[in-house]
Amino acid sequence: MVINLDIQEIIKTFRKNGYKVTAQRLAICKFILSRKDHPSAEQIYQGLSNEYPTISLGTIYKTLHLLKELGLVQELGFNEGSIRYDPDMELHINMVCSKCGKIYDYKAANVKELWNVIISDLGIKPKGQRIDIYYECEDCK
Amino acid sequence: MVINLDIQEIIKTFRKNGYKVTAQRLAICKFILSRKDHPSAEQIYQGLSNEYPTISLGTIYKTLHLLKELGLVQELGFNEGSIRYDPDMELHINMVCSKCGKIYDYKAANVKELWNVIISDLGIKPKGQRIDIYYECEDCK
DNA sequence: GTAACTGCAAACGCTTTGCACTCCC
DNA sequence: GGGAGTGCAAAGCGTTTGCAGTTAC
Repeated sequence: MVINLDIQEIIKTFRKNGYKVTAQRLAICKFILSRKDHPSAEQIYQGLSNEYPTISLGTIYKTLHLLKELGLVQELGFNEGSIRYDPDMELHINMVCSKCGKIYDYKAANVKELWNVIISDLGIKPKGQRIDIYYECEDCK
Repeated sequence: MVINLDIQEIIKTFRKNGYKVTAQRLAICKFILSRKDHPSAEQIYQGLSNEYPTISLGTIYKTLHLLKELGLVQELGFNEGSIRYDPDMELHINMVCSKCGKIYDYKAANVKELWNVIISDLGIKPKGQRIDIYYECEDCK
């Protein structure tokens, strides 16, 4: 399973928590789910400006914070000051191209196993994790 | 080996690359090496303001960029907009307290082994990596 | 109907830049 | 002595906030 969320589930989560379902919120969610490279707020804004010419960056940030609060996306802060949004909350590796900045998720069966070995050695209960690998992607080679 | 750098080595690296060795640069390096919790630029500034009352944030940022360029520290960007600086360039896990924000390095013999298994499965040559675990530290429990 | 949401613009905080003065080599 | 480095202040940029108008329920 590449994406562990669908729009119906998101709508349910909104309603269950007392948040309204608006066209803008749905558009932002769909956009993040439709892209596999973890867009920034600005990229979401650009990507939606055709369909929603009056949407504002403020709304996008507010929605992203809401999604984070509901546990539907993970924020990935980077050095260049940008924050990227990843809708995949399961354990995975972020493959980050150090040239173009695109990020793809890598999920292999054994990553989870190996990770569990490390965690059990640590003897603590992690609340979350983040694993990045920086490399040069095919397009940038 | 917890810290793989000492001041002498840093001075050599500066000179070798044609950069001058100044009191401010040394103070910043010593400060980062002396702390195990990966301070932010602001924390370095506060920590040095007694010894160097006229030091500026600009100088600290410039020095940190220089250290990064020379491969002496790693920048860790976080969601809250802050960047933290880690002088340990070897493979390790950043243990990040999600409450107080302190970061400690965790190095275990088997982490490197397990990591190598993952890398060889991927079939690519990583330029670097970052592994975070978010948890609640002893002080915050 | 009303409380929550949107869009806009102003404010904010961290980081970068420009420039005159200073100091290492 | 000269060029690199520092300190200061202003500018930059992504993000947050406040508020009047709008919309979901």
